[in-house]
Amino acid sequence: MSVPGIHMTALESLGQAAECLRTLAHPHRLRMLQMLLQADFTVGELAEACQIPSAMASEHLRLMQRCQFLHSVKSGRRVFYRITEPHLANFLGCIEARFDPESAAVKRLRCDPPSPA
Amino acid sequence: MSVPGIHMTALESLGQAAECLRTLAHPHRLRMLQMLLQADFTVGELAEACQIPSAMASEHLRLMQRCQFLHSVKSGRRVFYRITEPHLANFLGCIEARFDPESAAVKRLRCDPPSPA
DNA sequence: TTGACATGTCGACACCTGCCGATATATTAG
DNA sequence: CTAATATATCGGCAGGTGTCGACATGTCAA
Repeated sequence: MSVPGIHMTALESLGQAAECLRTLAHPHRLRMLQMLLQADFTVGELAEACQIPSAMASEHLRLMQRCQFLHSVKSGRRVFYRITEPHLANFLGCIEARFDPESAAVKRLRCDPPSPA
Repeated sequence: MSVPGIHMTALESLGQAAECLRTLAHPHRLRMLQMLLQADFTVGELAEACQIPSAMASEHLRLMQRCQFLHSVKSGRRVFYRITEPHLANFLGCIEARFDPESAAVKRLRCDPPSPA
């Protein structure tokens, strides 16, 4: 069951991780999180950016709230969502590094300016 | 649809990312990948570590092979699996940082030795 | 050859999830 | 007040996934 010299995270913790990953694993939810990492948005704005009806965006946001990724703030008849899970920035960074190399390159430039020629 | 000043990865790329995340989102598969990042293992070894029958482990490994995470090498009547996707180390690192803080702390020590007191 | 072992594959089942339509609630405008 | 807007929720349906049992394949030992 256990292997000498090999570190294994507890299956229970991996189960929690899997639950969060399943919640991440949807293109519309990934786009919403990517946007929310840059600013706060309403349900309608997120829905339009994903080209889906607001009702469906609301469902996705509810799922992500259940995983403690987000919380919501009412403002008049609109509801703004905001990221609460600090590790999401790292995760999205990894995802961009693999699936959006251009964006990752831009981010790298901001952190590590190229040595002058 | 697009918001000024906000970067959005193409939905198509996010769809590919979601597919890979769904493949990651299983405790047994996460454990297999965590082990395979440290050494090569056979189906039987991975199955025993996850406490599941070999047939089921084989299924999980097939899924991960379909996503180009792994490839297999036959050796006699056994089959060794090995990681091929280089970004997996970063992903697992993020997951450990969030869900296995102890392991992440150990890794940090190896990279950033504490300043001598 | 026969038997044991390691792995892979197939069919079936229960379960979960995404999506859609319809509806409910709350808030603002007129 | 009424009407329109923004969001949330519910029921149901189609599709995908995890798991299991059974079986097939290939390899080594005797």
